[in-house]
Amino acid sequence: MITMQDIADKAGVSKGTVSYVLNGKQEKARINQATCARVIAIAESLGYRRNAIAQSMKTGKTNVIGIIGGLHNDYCMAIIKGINNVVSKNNYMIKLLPTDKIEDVKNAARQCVEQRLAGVICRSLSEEELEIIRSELASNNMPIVLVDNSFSHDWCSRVISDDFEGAKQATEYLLELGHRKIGFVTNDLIHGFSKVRYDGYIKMMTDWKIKVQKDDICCIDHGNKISNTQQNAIKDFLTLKKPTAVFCGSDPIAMKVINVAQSLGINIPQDLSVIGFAGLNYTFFSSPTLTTVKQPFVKMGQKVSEILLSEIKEKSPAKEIKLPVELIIRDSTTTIK
Amino acid sequence: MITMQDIADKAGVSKGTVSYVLNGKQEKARINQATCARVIAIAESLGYRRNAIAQSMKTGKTNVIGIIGGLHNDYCMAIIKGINNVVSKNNYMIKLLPTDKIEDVKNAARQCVEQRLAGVICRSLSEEELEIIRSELASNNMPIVLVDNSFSHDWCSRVISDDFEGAKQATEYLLELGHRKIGFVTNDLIHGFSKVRYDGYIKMMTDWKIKVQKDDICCIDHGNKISNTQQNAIKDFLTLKKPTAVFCGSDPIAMKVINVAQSLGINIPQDLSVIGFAGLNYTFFSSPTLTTVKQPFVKMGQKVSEILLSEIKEKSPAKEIKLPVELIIRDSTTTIK
DNA sequence: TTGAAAGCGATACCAT
DNA sequence: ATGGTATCGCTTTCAA
Repeated sequence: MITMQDIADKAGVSKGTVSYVLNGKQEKARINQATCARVIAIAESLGYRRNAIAQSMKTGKTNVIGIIGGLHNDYCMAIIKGINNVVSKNNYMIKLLPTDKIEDVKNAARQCVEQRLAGVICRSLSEEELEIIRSELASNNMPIVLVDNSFSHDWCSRVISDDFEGAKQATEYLLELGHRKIGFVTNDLIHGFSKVRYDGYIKMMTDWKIKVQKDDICCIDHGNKISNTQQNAIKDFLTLKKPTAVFCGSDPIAMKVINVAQSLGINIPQDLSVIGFAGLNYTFFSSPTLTTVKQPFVKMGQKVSEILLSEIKEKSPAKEIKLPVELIIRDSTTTIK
Repeated sequence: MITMQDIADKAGVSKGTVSYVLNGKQEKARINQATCARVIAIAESLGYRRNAIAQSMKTGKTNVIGIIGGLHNDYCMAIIKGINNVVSKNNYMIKLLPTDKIEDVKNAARQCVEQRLAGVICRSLSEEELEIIRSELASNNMPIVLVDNSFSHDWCSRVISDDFEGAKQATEYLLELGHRKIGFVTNDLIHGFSKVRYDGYIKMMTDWKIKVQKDDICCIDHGNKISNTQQNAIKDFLTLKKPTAVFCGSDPIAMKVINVAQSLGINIPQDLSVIGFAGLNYTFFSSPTLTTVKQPFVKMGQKVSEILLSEIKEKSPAKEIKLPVELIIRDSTTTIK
């Protein structure tokens, strides 16, 4: 493999000179034009490729960003895409540190330090997982930012979508369509974003002076793998409560509701309007196409990496960014008949 | 940041000794137990983290695998997950080199070399893109493997799913259900995997002595962004040809067919059976749930990384691996009435 | 305008 | 059983 020394030898200059030229610092070192051109030409002809490792070793920096988080969710690709948009423009690269178990997180944290990453983006981690990262990286003051994490912290910036607003919009849209018996289907009423969406729903219902009873809410136990239980929960909810509309805590849940409803002979949207949350690709070509609250995953990835890059340059106080969501109206909702 | 020298100083030994101990080579260097324990304890108490960059610099190797390819497809996450399963167990890491334009590919190829990656996995690249990678990496004899690439090459291994067999199975299943007017809907009859799936369909139809007319095939122009055109193409196809079943070249296409059919008042599966291809997550909770040919994306990722890791150890002749697919029977297909 | 050389942190060989 | 040291490829300061 060709080194700068090889080029230097062939060009009859020192490797220091080669370094300056190849890093575009001829000005600073005032290397003359001819030498410059010769070095570049030789590097080219030799097929020289900089050894990024040696460079990092010397400078003590890498241009690599770590992304820590699970690979389950359908939307994580979109976030990563957003991250890549920004970091690749700034000549940074992405190292994936996928995590499933808590062990993976510990390992990932250690890897970040060993690899001397420039910074780390944590995606949808639990409090416990995040604490592992923090304690490992803090001592090496490696910047950390959060995206799509449901908890905020004062020691690091976070980018999320404005789910509360989105839930309000979705609920209001149903109300404007004339619906009053509006159910909420979720898999978790207590934690994270599900809770925020629930809160938005409650807020809007309350604003419109609609009483929400306990049985207007259908909480399907997502942890439970026996999906029949979920189906039955939805079935009972639809048949007993007979809502004219349901706002769902996520797109997959909305799809399930539609599925169960149709099997019950309930027509969507004539008999039942359904709204999802996330705006995943497939909601566009499901049957019927799904009205949903679209989260700006790509933008979230972009924004969070912009923040990270700026923190790599210089430490700054933690920011909290809520990106707006958008209600996408499609065929799963209509006015009450 | 703590270095081996720091540990050595504190332990009153040389950094060479520390290196041996921390790399578990005490045996080889015959370091005595006490020294060993002391060094480890000090490293621990100082919170030492190996500098992987320096290590790579010295050894000339990295334990990083590059993944080159677009981030569009819904299934690429699954492939990456499979890759990670295997490489993380072997203490390798993943660097993502997402590519959109041809420029990205050139850049990615260069990055692979500059970063001295241990090897590269190319995902669903075009011939042109792959050639760029090859020409850049060949001179540095960096191993390359292909996954989900529609072209095979004698200079590198490739892992794909057995789409021909899958298409045959899907078609045969429809035939066994009693269907004879079986259409094929695709977005490309000429290239890549779409062509293979088409071939499988034709093969099975021919085996069963069913004549396939030109108008049994509906090719929706995927390149065309005006999705109305696609919808209309499907609509015309369904109304004019009146198939009792359609086998689709992909899951999204199948979803669209179902959508158009339902808007035409055609009931799925009573009036029309539909089969997709890929087995994406959402086909499980669409309405109706979709019968589809499931490709083993995770396994493909695992297999391809196993091959890559073995090639990193020692160069071996190119292999071609076709992983079996599985027909998943769900609610979008039924016997002909 | 350029060369020489120190040094980044770890590895591994050669002495002792 | 351990210390000393050359080395990996590059960056950057200091001299010339």
